[in-house]
Amino acid sequence: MAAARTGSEDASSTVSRELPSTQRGLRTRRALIDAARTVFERFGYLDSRLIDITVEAQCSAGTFYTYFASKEEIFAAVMELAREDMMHPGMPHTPKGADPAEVIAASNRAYLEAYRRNAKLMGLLEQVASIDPEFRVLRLERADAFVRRNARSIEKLQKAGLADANLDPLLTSRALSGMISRLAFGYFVSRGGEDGAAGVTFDGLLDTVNRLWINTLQFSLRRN
Amino acid sequence: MAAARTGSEDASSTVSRELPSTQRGLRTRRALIDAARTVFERFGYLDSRLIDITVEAQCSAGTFYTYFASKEEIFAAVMELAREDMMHPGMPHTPKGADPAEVIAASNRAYLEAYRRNAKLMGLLEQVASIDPEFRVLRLERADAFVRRNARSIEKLQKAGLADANLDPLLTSRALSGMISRLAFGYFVSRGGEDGAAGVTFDGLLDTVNRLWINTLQFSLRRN
Amino acid sequence: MAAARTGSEDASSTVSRELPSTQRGLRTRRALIDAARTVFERFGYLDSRLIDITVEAQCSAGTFYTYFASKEEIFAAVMELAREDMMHPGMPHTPKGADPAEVIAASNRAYLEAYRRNAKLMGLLEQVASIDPEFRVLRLERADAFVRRNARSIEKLQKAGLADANLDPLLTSRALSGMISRLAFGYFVSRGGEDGAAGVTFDGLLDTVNRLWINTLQFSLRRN
Amino acid sequence: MAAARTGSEDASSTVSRELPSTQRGLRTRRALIDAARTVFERFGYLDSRLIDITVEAQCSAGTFYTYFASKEEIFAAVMELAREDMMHPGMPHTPKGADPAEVIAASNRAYLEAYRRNAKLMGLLEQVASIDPEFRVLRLERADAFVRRNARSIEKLQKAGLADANLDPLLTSRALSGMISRLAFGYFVSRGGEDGAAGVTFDGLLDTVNRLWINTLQFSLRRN
DNA sequence: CATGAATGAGAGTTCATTCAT
DNA sequence: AATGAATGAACTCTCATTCAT
Repeated sequence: MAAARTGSEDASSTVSRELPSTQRGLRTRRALIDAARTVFERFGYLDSRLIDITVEAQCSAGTFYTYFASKEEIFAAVMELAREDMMHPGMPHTPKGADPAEVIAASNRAYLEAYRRNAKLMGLLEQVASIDPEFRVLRLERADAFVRRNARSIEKLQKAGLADANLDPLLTSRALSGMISRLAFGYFVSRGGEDGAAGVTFDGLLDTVNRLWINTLQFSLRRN
Repeated sequence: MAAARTGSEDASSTVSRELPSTQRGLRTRRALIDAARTVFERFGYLDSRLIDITVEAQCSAGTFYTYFASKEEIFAAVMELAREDMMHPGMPHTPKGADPAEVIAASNRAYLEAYRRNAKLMGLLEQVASIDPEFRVLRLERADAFVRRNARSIEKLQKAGLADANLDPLLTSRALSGMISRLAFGYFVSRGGEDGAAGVTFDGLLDTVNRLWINTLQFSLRRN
Repeated sequence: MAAARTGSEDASSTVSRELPSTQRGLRTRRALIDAARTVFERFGYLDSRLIDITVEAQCSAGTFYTYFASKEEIFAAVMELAREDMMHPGMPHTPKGADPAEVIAASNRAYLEAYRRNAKLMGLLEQVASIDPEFRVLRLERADAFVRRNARSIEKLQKAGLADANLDPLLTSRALSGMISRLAFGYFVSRGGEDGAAGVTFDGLLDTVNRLWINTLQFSLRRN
Repeated sequence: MAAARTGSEDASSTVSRELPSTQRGLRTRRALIDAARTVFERFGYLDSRLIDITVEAQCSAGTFYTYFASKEEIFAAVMELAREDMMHPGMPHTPKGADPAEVIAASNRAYLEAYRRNAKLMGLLEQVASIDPEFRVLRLERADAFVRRNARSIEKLQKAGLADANLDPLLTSRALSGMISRLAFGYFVSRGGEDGAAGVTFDGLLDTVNRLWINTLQFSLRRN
């Protein structure tokens, strides 16, 4: 007699629902996200219980579900808030005709600094991506965006005769971008992230990275 | 990254206990390890229950504890069995005085082939490392061994005047080794691992890697 | 049947409170009842949440409590609205001295038609009665009213020498009334209720019911 | 990397899994079923919590899941155990050529006695059927089996010239079977079930039922 | 009168681990 | 050495009801 109630309709799960309409609701939602970030960074994703988050946000267990359907969903919200900061650096506003080595140096510095600022979150994303396929995709997409942007820069340098034209721009970008993110992960996440960890300072790290890009792209003939 | 929450009790839990004395015991232990590898590869580490493993090994739940104290311990045993295969490649037995470019090409090929063979396990290790600090250490150690071996090769090339002497061997190795493991992870684990995934063949991947090493080390003056 | 576990607090909870005084209040109350009927018919009583009802009625969760104290109370209100339609048929306005077979036929037709019109609600009442003792009573009372009315008819027929005088009027009415409601439930609720379900049309059903009443009451001597 | 773990495969949920292999397991399973019957009869289906059952069975909460996947599944097991007793009566072993009125009387008595013995369970089934479609089907099947058996008896009587040949055997059986089950439900479940409830004794009830069958089938010409 | 966010008790369920046989 | 039943802590999620705005 009664149409069975099917669970969960559909709704691509990670996508956030509409925001609460009242001021108070907005505040609570924000408190939950902030609390989640704190808790995730403290315990890691897996060991964080929803209750830890609601306690930190000073609301009841049930309130969580007013805003999020699951731990994944609030994690997605946390990452969303952090995305802005991570994505803006790249090849930043450098004057046209600037020395390409300087362009690369500036870009790498911006990347590493952003990574350092969000190191914990990057570690978290790594963990979650290794667990949840949906975030594996998210991480891949972000990485690809970064790779493509760098690939475009490489192509420009090649066309200007400033980089080895034999290199495939996309693959090279993938390799170099992977390298820098790997190094960054190693220094800021795996190791403490303190300056001097593993005997390397931030500037030392940056120098090496720069040299590797330059060597790889082979425009060392004119500059060192 | 995450303040430990689970009491890891006594240390060195990863260290394997002494092997069983009887023939039958040996067989059961081995069946459990094989089953564990199968199950881990099928469900991933987190979603594998001990019961899945014992069912796959065709023994009872209780028997597991005759040989292993926990899921971590059997995972360590699985990785131990697979280590040999992964660690032997590096700079393999090449004749003295060989063309350095060929040495590097052979080494890279060996690495990528080993990675491809053990792709699922590498993905697994990545997952577990992101969860369990003890395996984070394990992974770091293995990676460092690889990095150090490559660093020694780089140093040799520099001393022979075949590579840019300005490069710090260790950091450069770290970068190049990270780059190749990152690419390998990307192709063999994240993406399907099928030849042609993301429009790249195994050989295309290898070529690019080789070229990057060579460019980076700057002995292009003599060779291409 | 079941020792009550839920505290029913104060009695007479089914009794409706006084109606709202304003026009707007009246409209909201009515919207809630209509919404409740819709939702109950869609999901069944148990699976309907108060929130489903308020959403359907386009008002907020809190508003519900302005008019009803609980799910039971609004269900009672829904049933109350439907009662009229269900109770009026019985032995309808037939001219005095009419053929008793025709009287019975008209009564049965009226009953079955009303049942068909309100089939979903009858199924609902069945469900709720099996859950909530208070509605068990309600259903019993309604059934009894129907039984008593039919019993009076039987008695009249007996006194007029038109029905087997050996039959106990009340018990017989209970049996015949039970039979017809059972059949109606079976056809209109359990099975689809579409004409032709289980190979029986509405008129076929009516014929059989009529014949059974007539046979049972044994005034077949005059009529067949 | 990890194949997602899909919940619940399929397995038509009500069907019981294979029985436990050990003696102890068999005992525990049985204890759970007995406890479930007790608890269900005490609180009703809805208000029984799994924990009530395990407490009654003197085992832990987890043990329940060794044997049953849900409340529905154990309820099915309870009903299964009770089915035997309910299904065997019908038109019992009466000598060939016996007075048809006596055959019917014996059958009705057997039915009512079985109903009285299992009254609580029948009420329970009614409740669960009104809630869970799967049990709605179960109840329908059982009722249909009863209806068909009675239909065959009616047909035989018609062929022997002992019953009104104008009646459709199946519909008539449905009506008469429905009537008796309704009455039985009314007396043994809705009302207390104590002899004398609603001013009717068990034998009075039986007499009326018999008379109605006989009247309906119209073989009153020979016997009264 | 209406709103909708907040509450929080309570149920179901999982699974690593133990232990009597 | 093997068995597999028993354990029970821990966690998620629901939803009727309240109440400040």
